[in-house]
Amino acid sequence: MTSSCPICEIAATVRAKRERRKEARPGELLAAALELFVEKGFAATRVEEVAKRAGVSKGTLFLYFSSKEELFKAVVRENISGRFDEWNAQFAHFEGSSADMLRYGIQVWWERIGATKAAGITKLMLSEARNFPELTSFYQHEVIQPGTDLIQRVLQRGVDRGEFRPIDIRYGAYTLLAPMLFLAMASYSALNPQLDPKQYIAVQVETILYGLSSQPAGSSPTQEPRTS
Amino acid sequence: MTSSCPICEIAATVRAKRERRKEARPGELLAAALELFVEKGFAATRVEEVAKRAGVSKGTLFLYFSSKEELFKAVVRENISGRFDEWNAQFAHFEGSSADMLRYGIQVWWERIGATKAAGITKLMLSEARNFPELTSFYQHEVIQPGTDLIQRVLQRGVDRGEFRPIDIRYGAYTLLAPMLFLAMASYSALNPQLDPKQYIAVQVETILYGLSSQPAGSSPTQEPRTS
Amino acid sequence: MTSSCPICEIAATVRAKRERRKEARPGELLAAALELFVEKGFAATRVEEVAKRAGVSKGTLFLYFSSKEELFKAVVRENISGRFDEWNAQFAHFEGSSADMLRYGIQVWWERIGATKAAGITKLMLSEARNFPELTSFYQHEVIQPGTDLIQRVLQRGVDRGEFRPIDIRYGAYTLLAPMLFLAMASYSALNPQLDPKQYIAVQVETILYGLSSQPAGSSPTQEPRTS
Amino acid sequence: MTSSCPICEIAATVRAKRERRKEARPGELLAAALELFVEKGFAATRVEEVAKRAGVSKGTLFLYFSSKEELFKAVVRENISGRFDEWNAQFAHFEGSSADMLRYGIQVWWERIGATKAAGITKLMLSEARNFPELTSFYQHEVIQPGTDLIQRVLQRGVDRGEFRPIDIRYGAYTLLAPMLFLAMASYSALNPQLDPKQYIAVQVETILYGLSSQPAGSSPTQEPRTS
DNA sequence: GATGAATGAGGCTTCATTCAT
DNA sequence: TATGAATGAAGCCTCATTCAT
Repeated sequence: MTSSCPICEIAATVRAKRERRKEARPGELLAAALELFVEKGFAATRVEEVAKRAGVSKGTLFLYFSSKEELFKAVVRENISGRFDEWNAQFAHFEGSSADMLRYGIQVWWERIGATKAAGITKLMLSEARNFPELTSFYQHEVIQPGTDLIQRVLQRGVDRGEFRPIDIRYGAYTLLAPMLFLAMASYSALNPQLDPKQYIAVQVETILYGLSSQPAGSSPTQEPRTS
Repeated sequence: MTSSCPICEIAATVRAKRERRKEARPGELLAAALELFVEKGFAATRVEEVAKRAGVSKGTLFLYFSSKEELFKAVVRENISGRFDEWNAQFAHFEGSSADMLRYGIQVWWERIGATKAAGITKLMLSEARNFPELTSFYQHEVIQPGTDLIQRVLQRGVDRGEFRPIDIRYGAYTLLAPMLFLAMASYSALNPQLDPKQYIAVQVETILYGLSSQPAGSSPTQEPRTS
Repeated sequence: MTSSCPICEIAATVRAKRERRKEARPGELLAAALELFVEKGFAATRVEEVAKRAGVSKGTLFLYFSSKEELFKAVVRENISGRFDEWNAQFAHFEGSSADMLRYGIQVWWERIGATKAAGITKLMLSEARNFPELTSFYQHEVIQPGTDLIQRVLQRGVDRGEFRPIDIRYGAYTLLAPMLFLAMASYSALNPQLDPKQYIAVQVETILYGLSSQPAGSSPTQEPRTS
Repeated sequence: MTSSCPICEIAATVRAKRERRKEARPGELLAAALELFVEKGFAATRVEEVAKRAGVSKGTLFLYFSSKEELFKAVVRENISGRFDEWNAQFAHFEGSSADMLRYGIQVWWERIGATKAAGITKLMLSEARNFPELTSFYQHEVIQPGTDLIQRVLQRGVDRGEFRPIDIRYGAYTLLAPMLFLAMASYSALNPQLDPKQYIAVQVETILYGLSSQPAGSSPTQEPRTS
C-alpha cells in the first residue's frame, strides 16, 4: 500500500480484481454455456462462442473446465441436479390431495425448469445422448433417476390413499412426464408449435388427472380445465 | 417372351441386372442413411459412414444425392411424408367410434412409424432443427403440417359426433401427439427408459381417451387398459 | 439383309451407324473441348461436360483420348499447329511490301485464329502452362516456335529490303506479337475491355508499322489502314 | 521511458515480441500467397501449401483470412491497389514532356509491378477471371479501372499539349498497356520467351512513342489512321 | 491467472479415370 | 464400341485443445 513502486500497486489492484472475478468467472461461463447449449445443442456449440459470450478468452474457459464435456456437466449440476434436494424436502412435507400435489409439483417444475433455459438441457440430452456416452450416464444418475423417483413417490401416495386408480406406477409416471418433457423439447426446437405453455399444461394435467382419478364420474372435471 | 433369340434373353438379363443394381443403390443408401441419422443425428452422421454401410464409396453417394441435406430430405420423403396420402385415404372412409378411430390411428402410426426407425427422424428433427433451417422448413411442410391436420380432423369428428368433450382441438391434438412423440424420442435416445412400447401406448391411450370422453362413467375404462 | 433374325438387322444398322459416327465422334469431342477449354481453362474444364456437350458419355471420351491432356493436345493440333504448313506456303510466295505482308499476315491470323475460339487456347496456355509441364513443351514445339519463326522471317525480309529500320529482329517480333496475343487473351478473359477488335488491330498495326518504318514520313501510312 | 522497474521493461519486450509475431503473420502469409498464386494460379494453389511456405499450419491461415478468396483479395490490395494513391499523386505534379512522362511511368510500373511478383497477379486475373466472378469484379474496381484512368490522363495530356497525335484515347491506352501486360503475362508463364525485359521495354516504348509522336520525322503522317 | 495464436485431425464435396456390362 | 456406375485421392474449411507469453 505504501509501496513506492507504482507497478506493485497496479499489480495489487489487478490481483484483487482477479480474485474477485475468479469466483464470478465460472458463473458467467456457465450462464453462457447454458444459453448456447440450449440454443444449438452440445456438439454444435463452439467453446469459443461460450467464452466470448462470457467475456473471456477461449483459453480461460479451459482454465475452469478441463473440457467441453466437463463444462456441460457443470451446467447440468448448476441448473438441475443441484436442486433435487430442495424439492425432495418440499414434497416430503406436502399435505393435501395427491392431485393437488401433482398440480403443485408440475407448477414448480414449470417455474424452475420448464420455463427456464434448463428445459433445453432435457431436449439436448434426449437428442445427443447417444453420441456422448459419458454425458449420458452422468445425466442418468444425476437427473433421470432422482426425477423419476420423485414422481413415482407421488403417484404411489395417490394410489395408496385411494385417490388414484391402481395404475402401474412405473408407466403412470410417464403419463405425466411425457407431456412435460415433450413441452420442454418442443419449446426448445425450431419446430416449436407456438403453444401457450400454461394452457398446454392445464389441458394436459386436467385430462390426465381426470384419467387417473379413482372416481372420475362424480367429482372432477365439472370445472373445466382452467386455461387461464 | 418366348423369343428364340438367345441374344435377346441375355440382353434382357443384363438390362434387368443393371437396372436392379442402379435402382437398388438409392434404396440401400437411404436405408443406411436412415439408420445412421436416427442413431447419431444429422450433424454427427458422416456421409462416408453412410456410404460404407450401404457398401459403396463416398463418391457414389454423391452420385445419387447432391448433398447431405438432400440425402436427409430423401430419407424423410421415403419414410414419412410419402405415406400421408395413403393414411388420409384410410381415415376418410373409417366407420366406427372416434375413440376406435384414434386407437386404430395410433396403432397404425406405431406399426408404420413409431416401431420403425422412422420414429428416430422425429427425434432428430426436434433436436437439430435449429441448426439446419432449410431442413426445418422442409420438415414443417412435408410432415408436421399434414400430420397435425390429420389428428385434428379426427378430434373434430369426435367432438362433432358428441363422443368427445368439446375440448380445444388445437391443444387436444397435443394430448395425443405428446406421448407418442415422446415415445418416439425416448426410444431413439440413449436415455431410453426401456419401457415396453405397447404397454406404454395402452396406458397413455386409455388414460387419454378416458379423459376425453364425454360420458366417462359409462363407456371407457370399464375394461382395464389392455397392457397385453 | 435377308436375315430372318430381327436382331441381326438391328445390329447391322447399329454397326453402320456406329461406323459413320466413329469418324464424327472425335470431331464433335474436339469441338466441345475447344469451346470448354477456352471458356473455363484447362483445369477448370470437366471431361464430363465435354462429353455431354458432344452428346456422348464420359466413358466414350476416354475411348478416343486416353486422358484429358491428350484431348487438349488434339485440340491444339486441330486448331493451330495443323495449319502452319499452309501459312508458311502462303508467305513463301508473297509479293509486295513487307508492311503489306505484315498487314496481310495479321489479317489472316485474326480471321483464322484471333477471331475464333482458337485464340482462347493461347490465353489458356499462357495461363496454365506452369501447372502442366507436358502440355507446355508440347505447345512450345508445335505452336510457339513455328509462329515466332514465321514472324521473324517477315521482319527480316522488311529489314533486308530496307523497308524497316534495322531493329533487333527477335525483340521486334514481340512488338507485333504482344498486342495480338494481348488481344487474344483479353478477348477470352472476363476482364475483356470490350474493345472493337478490328479497330484495336488497326490502331496497333499502323502505330507499329509507323514506328518500324525506315522512312515514316514518306512511305508508311500513305495507304490508309484498312480497318474494314 | 527510463523506468527503473525491470518488470516494465520485460513486459514491454514481451509485448513487442508478441505484436511483432502477430503482425508478421499476415505479411508472411501474403508473401507466400503472392508467390504461389503467381506461380500456379488461383485455383491450382493449395491453401495448405501457402501456409506451409509461410511456416504455419493450415488452420493458422484461416485465422487471418476467412477464405481463399479473401486471401487473394488481400494479396491484390497489398501489392497493387494499395499503391495507386501514391502514383496518382506523383503524376499530378509531373513536369516535362508527355513522352518523358510515359517513359517515367512505364519505368515506375516496371520497377514496382512489372519486375515484381505482382505482375503475376495480372496474368492470373486475365486467366482465371471467368471462373471466379467475385474476384473479377473486385479486380475491376480495385485495379483495372484506376489503372486505365491513369494512363488515359497521361495520353490526354500529350494530345492536349500537341505532343501526341490526336489519337483515340481509349484505344491508344491499349497501345501502351498491351505490350506491358503481355510482358507481365509472358514473364509469369512457362512459355516465357526469355526476353530481357529492359530491352523489350525499350524497344516497345520507343517504337510506340515514335508512332504516337506528332512530329516524328519532321513531317509526320498527315492523315490520321481512322479509328472510328 | 489470462490470453489468443497455433495446431491438425476430420468433415463435406469434386472429378479424372476405370471397368463391368 | 458405348455406357455410366463406381472409385478414391485431394481440396477447402472448422474447431477442440494446447501452450508460449
